[in-house]
Amino acid sequence: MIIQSIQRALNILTLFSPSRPRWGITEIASAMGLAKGTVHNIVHTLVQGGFLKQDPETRRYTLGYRIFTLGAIMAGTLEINQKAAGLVHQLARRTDLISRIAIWDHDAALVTLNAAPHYADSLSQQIGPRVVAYCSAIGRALLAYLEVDKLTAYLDHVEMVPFTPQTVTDKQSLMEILDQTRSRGYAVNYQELAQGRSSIAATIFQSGGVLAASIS
Amino acid sequence: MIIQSIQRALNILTLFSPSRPRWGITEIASAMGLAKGTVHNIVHTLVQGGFLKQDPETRRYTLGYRIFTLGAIMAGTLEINQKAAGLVHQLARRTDLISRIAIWDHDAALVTLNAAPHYADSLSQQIGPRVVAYCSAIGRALLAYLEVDKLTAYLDHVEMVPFTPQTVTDKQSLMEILDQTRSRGYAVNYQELAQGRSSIAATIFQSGGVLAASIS
DNA sequence: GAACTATATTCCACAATATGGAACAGTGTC
DNA sequence: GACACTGTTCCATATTGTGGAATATAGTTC
Repeated sequence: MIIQSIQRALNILTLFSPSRPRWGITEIASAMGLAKGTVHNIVHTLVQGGFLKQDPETRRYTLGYRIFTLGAIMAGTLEINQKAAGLVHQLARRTDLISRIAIWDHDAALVTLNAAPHYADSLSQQIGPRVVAYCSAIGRALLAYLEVDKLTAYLDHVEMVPFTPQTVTDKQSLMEILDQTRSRGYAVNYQELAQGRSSIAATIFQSGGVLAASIS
Repeated sequence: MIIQSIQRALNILTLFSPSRPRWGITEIASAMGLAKGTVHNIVHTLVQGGFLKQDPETRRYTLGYRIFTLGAIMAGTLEINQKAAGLVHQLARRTDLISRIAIWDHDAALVTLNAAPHYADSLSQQIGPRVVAYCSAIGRALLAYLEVDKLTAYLDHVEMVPFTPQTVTDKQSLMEILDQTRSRGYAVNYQELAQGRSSIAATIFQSGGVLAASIS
């Protein structure tokens, strides 16, 4: 049994994104198709719990610090991060390129760890985002070894939109690319996500040969 | 009006900590004083939303990836992180010491950014934790310029336990230390949190002179 | 391998609880 | 100074969540 009010609360939390980090009650209400009173109750509860925070000036709401601490706990709990952290940073320094770790999460590659060669820009901005799987190396390294039913489910409802002229957008070609990836041993993306930016990635397996993560 | 079921869901989420990252239904039920059925409904909803995740083997629950992505959004949204990231990393490299940024959150210093001089250990483990305020430099730099009512509220219910023989544990002395901090311009911690580890920290202000964060 | 203990999960009648419309109260704007 | 926009409070209503008991499933012990 799914509890309505909790589901609504979670949906409200997921409205917040880097491009839209601030929401008012009325905005949330219209986005969710709910009455203002209802939304106010939910939001008020989330504020009490520290999951949202109201800006006293604009009276609009932002994600609260509790989300931050939970996210950090999560990142620390992730086994792959604990084990890979040192190596990813070494790799970034030696190659003078960005290196990342990602796992498979709901039809996308979720970046859990990121290392820039020279502390160039804010690291914190770079972890967390979900990268499209079909045209990134880090995503393809995951897709190539995904369980069959998950892969077919993904292919069934994914919409392959092009980001550059090079982006592969038909499923037949993607399947061939995944075959090549497996025989080659690593995944490639040549300017398919952004002009002038390419990447390679390898798959990381758990003991027992099951897919764990990928590294780019 | 606080919505009971949502509040319960949030409380369940905050049970998860680095020391206890895995919980079963029965454990949660007894920790919260609720019936198993009730807890199961709440947890099931949280799983549906991606906020929790069930380990198919042990059947116990862990924080879900959605928490992670929201936490990352939060970290990226934090103004102080965006502005301080480059400087914190420079500082760490030049001094060959760890440098951190923290903000005040519910009676503790919440570390929002962390830079190690040589990518020594996992960064991800280091952001997120809430550091005790009264005996850390990063916490004292915040306490020294906290609004008076918040400070008195903090002093009223804080329990000052010693971590080392050097830890200052009485409020009178802490007040003097905060006075010194203000006149000196930076906060100090000499082995009060752990033997052999000391730190200094400065306060960061917003335009207008209000407390924003601290840097150690 | 059977009996037991532990767990998670399902079920359902009941009433406590969240809902959302409408009224109210603040802010800022023209 | 009036208006248009916010967030907030209120309350009667029935929808919704609750939690005890029953069941299923895994793990452990003898």
